[in-house]
Amino acid sequence: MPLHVYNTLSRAKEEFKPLQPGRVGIYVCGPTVYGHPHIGHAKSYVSFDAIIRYFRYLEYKVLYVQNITDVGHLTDDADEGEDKIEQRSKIDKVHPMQIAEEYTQSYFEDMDAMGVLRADIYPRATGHIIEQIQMVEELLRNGFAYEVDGSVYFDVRKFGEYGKLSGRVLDEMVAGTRVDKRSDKRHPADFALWKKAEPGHIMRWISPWGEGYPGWHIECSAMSMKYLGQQFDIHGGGMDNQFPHHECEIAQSECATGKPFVKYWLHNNLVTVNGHKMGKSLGNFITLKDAFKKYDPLVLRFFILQSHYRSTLDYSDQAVQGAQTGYEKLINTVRNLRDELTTHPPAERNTDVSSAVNSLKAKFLSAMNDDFNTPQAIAVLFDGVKEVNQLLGGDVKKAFPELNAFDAFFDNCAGEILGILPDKLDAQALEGGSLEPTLVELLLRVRDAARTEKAFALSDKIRDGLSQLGIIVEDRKDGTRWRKS
RNA sequence: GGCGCCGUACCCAAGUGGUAAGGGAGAGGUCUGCAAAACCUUUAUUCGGCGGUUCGAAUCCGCCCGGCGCCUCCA
Repeated sequence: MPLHVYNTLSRAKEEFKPLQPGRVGIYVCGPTVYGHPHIGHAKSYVSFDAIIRYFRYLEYKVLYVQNITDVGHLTDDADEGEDKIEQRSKIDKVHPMQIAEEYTQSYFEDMDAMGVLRADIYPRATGHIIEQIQMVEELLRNGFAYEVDGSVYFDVRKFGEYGKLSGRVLDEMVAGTRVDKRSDKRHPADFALWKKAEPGHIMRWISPWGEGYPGWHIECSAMSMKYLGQQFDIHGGGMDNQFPHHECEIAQSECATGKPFVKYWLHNNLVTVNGHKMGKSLGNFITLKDAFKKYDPLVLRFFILQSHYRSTLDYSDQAVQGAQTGYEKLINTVRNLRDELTTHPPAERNTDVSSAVNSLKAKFLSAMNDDFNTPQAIAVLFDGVKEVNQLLGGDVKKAFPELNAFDAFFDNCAGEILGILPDKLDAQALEGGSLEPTLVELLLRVRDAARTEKAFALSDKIRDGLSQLGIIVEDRKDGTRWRKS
């Protein structure tokens, strides 16, 4: 089955057909950098990372753009609140750009730890003020926007298709919307393209309408089109951005260019904690830095990929711990497999293709082709784990071709595509040049001698002591192995 | 109030017309001095409830119950 993706725009799974053969242009809404990233960010960016990795695995030439929002994102009431970055900067008494810089770095740090590959371009909103102004001018020229006292608003009633992404009807929307009597807007759903900067506002730029700053939605339209063209394949982001953010992006972009904006809209679902949405404003969010204190970042990545990107994911210690145990099982098996292949290399490289592995790989790819069904793909990985462990427990020499094929399978599927294999998996790898491995092995030789003399009290003492230092000792039929926990 | 999503074992979670994946936890067994790891067996006659369509439904339709999301910033 060819790749199918769920398109929010059509509310259906569609076969993926790129605008240009062999190429994929994708834009994913990035973070607003005014705080440390949390588990919710991780779900979004890990999900899209797996998606990007899969496109690359399928040998598409991918151009992946992700914005960094460092201006224009307001708190509270749309278009009436305070800029989030600027608000934070006042609390911390530093320049807004210091806030943006600090949390951008924090974001990259956490994403790197989780094996999220960097996007090709990370445009900053403040670095694209000119492009945004140009787009606002274009919208004014085309009659889709109006200026009031130094601010420019998009006139939603001029765009008949407004609401097509989120399935909203303008007239019905008004009923539930708070209407600010003082607002300059002609229609409550109109949104700011450019805002006049009040005195005291720090982040401000010169524009044809006086000093001001860009609205939140305009940055994504201006920057995505700058790097991906007026039309591109995929736009992704969290479900909570479907409305109003993405709806507004469509309106602005299509009115500015007169062309359909994005072919496929992909939205990941949200993370809940105790059944409730986790959000910055709700104060119930768990930052990644806190989560990393308890769990390996790759365990969290695995936990995220064990549920589908369009499903909600409920975060709980019980659930993550379960994922951790499962993850360790997977990693252990891959480690043992590689260990076996390197310590007892086969006399000759057998290139026979194993049908068992091929069948698993086909299942894996077919799961990924079905709208990136990573939970199902991971289940296939575990089928492989079982088979490998059986082979490792049997006649290893005979199974070598098969084991080789499995090694490649895990490399491709778990490593390259899902990104859940650690960089260094070498069985007993410790920091290079360290005395540690030598010492551990010395201790294990002493322990082995004790075991031969049935001095089990002593041998157990060594094992327990090493265990407390984070070194796991396992006695197997063919000798004692150790690894770091 | 409007729009939408979800409810699968003790927990997490796939499956969306052909007779219940996977992970964790539990139970029994093999191996082992023990432990760990691994392997084998086992754990939902059943998918929130009630009706309907169908040869056949967890999957489609209707109603009801329960939970959540968006409609205001949020990944």
